[in-house]
Amino acid sequence: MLTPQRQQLILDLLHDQQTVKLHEFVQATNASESTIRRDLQQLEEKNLLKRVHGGASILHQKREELSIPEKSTKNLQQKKQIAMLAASFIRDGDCVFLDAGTTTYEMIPYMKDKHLTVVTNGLSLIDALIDHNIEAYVTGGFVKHKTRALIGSGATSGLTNYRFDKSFLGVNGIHPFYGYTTPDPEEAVVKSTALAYSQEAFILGDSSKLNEVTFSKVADLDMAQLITNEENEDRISLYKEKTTVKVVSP
Amino acid sequence: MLTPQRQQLILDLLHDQQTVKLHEFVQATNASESTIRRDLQQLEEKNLLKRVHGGASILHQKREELSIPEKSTKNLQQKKQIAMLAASFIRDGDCVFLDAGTTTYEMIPYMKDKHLTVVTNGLSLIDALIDHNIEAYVTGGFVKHKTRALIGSGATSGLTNYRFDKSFLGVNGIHPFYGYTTPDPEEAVVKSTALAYSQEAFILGDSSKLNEVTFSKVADLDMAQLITNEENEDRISLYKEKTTVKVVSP
DNA sequence: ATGGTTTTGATTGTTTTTGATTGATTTGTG
DNA sequence: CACAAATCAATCAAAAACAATCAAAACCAT
Repeated sequence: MLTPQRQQLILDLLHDQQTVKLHEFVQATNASESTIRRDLQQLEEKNLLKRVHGGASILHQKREELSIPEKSTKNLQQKKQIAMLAASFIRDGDCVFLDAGTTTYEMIPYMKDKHLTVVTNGLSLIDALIDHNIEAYVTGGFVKHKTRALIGSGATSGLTNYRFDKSFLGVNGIHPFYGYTTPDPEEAVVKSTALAYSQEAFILGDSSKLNEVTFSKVADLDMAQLITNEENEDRISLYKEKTTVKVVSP
Repeated sequence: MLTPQRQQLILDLLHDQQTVKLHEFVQATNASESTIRRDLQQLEEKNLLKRVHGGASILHQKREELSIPEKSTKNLQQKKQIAMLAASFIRDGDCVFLDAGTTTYEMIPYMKDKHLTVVTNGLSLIDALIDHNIEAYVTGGFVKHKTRALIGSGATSGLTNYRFDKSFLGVNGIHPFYGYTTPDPEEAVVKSTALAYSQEAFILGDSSKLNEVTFSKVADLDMAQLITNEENEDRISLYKEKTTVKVVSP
């Protein structure tokens, strides 16, 4: 395994798990302890991670993660499955809006080589988009510290410069009667604006978001298709009555 | 197999796999190790790939370049001095535009505790702004891969949402007759727009930029004050005739 | 064909990377 | 606080990969 590949694997692992033990790196890469140590040393010099006793941890670029209590690997795995399914709807040449959020972030690796134009209000997504050689546009707006999402009038007015074939949004609440909701009203406005400018809209929400309601309404159920990992037919039948529901293959 | 064909195959393989071992190239092309090495050498010179020990990888390690501005320390020291002087003109409560660039980046540490509102088109500046607890707004626009600056119509139209007390811009060329210039026309438009929306504008340019001219005009000399580290009176007297010049204390 | 040029592949000695080993440092636990 | 276990940095030799060199093969124009 070549050095860049190994180091990328290290960074990927770190991104998934926040902190990773040295031994886990060894196992994942089939390299020796010494080699991993040397890699970590180099990557730390490049400011791409932070070494800690026993392994390494991500640099605290993603404040989002800090505020949210430790996500389990299982949860991430769910997100990735949803992300992969979501990305499969994207066609070559599409103009796409990607909402700020971890699930939309996970879509990016599945989007390369599609010659897309992507607009986003998630600053955390930009590096990944650039790395995957995807043309990226930013909405503009106020930088919300906690999540590095762009919100406010600057974001909505920035959105009006564009029209989307598809938009992919994350929300915190999905409910049969109250529709899609999210806690921050400013974010809700951005999401619903993006939705309004899209031919097709997709809401990405793992099963924990179902039947939840939060403060600000984004849209009614039927305004967007729902992509989820909930397999329990009883829990999604109500949604299927009102909108198209895509479920990750189990 | 002809050389161009072989080299194309190398590039194709690389594009598919991100990183490829030398031996894999040998196998795929039926050429000798030496030949492949020579090919890789040539392709690297043409900036089409990056050689690594054991093979080659595509060049997309943009992030490392960006995260660490690996300028010479002396150069950095100059920038910091200019940045400090520039920041000293900022008053509590100001609304400020910060251009993308390394010098403006260096201003940020000197800006905290001033209760400012900052608008920027430099994605690299945002983390630093957040870290220093400064309210940050982003213009929006197209993400220029190399510098992570936001440019294009999205950036200029985003700018029109705001009015600035002061704006701080970097340029590549400063000339007594041709004024302020920068290589990328798209960037020049953003800069001059920001300038137009500011009560006061400051151009930050170390001595290496003086008497230089690049492709796209940003503004005439008298449209902004000049902040530089050039101490040689002969070299700056011409500028002083046309605009206000601030020189870092030696 | 023939002389000259370019490309190729093998060989050389040199450099880089790697993994094991060492003793030092840190961490957790009683 | 002290001890044991784990982790660390530093060092070294082996292995892999490297650049440089050179002769043979392929190519080219005459």
